[in-house]
Amino acid sequence: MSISCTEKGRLIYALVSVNKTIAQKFDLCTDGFSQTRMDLLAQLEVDTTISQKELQQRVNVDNAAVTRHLKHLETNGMIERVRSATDNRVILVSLTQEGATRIARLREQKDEFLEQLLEGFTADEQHQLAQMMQRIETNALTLPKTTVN
Amino acid sequence: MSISCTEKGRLIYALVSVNKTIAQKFDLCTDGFSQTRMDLLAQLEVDTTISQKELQQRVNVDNAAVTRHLKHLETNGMIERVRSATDNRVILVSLTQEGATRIARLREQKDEFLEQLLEGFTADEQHQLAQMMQRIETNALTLPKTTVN
DNA sequence: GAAAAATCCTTGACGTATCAAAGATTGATA
DNA sequence: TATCAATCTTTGATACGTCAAGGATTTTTC
Repeated sequence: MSISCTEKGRLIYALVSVNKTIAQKFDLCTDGFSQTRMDLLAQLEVDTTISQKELQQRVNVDNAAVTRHLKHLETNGMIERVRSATDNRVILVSLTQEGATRIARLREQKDEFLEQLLEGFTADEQHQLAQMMQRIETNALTLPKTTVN
Repeated sequence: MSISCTEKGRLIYALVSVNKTIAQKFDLCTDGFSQTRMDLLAQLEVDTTISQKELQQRVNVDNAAVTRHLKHLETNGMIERVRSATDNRVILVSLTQEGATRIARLREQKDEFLEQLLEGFTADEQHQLAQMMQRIETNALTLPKTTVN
């Protein structure tokens, strides 16, 4: 995504680049929890007990990845997994005590981090940016027809 | 990066999300070339012969990854690698004929794709967006002091 | 009610990124 | 010039993501 001859190309590249920078910096303040792992825990903070499928959809990561993350989080005592009583296919996930306190602290740090990324942005600017992101996303989603051949 | 209780947090999440969408869509139109692989080739389109180190810095990916990508591209006949005559440590990389024609076509497709992402953006809006990205990047880079303990 | 389809989770194969350590070569220093 | 430090590349270990295939359990459908 680095070289592009058009103005717009450069702009999108800037966007991608910012994203990479954010991700890298972010990883420095998460105590060894990857972003995805944090997302999973954070979701469980909101809805205390949900299925893996639900989690997968909310975090927007492949099923396989979710299974592996949850297994890891389970052996580390952050979450518990039990089969649903009503449907034996599904596994219900919930935070352990330790997981709960851990994610609460992590989320605060993350929020603080995110706040600082937009340091100096007025409410108006934030609004504009949000809309632009929305427009780009829409463009991207309505675009597959343009896919090569 | 999905859950966050603050306004700014949500906004950054939108940014990350857009990025993911872009990456996914983009991969649909690159003939099996990963983005990084394309970036490497595109760089060689600009400067016909540069060292791996140079490439690594421009594409902003780990050394190890560059080595592996280039090896792959070499066995596929897209590039050539020769040791520098003046410094035996460095390996100079250049496009083959096939690589050149291939990347030229791919880059066109990519540019077209990028153009479409910003469909409907006025020059003014693009400028604003560019500046915002710059500001966020600056915030991110000047921030590590805030890193948790 | 039994066969077929759908759903949820897991596993395996694979691509790619990172870091850390090691090889090879060059440059600097004493 | 012999040694030590720096530089470039490679390799190995590890992490994470995807897709595809498989097992177990519903649900549908006839």
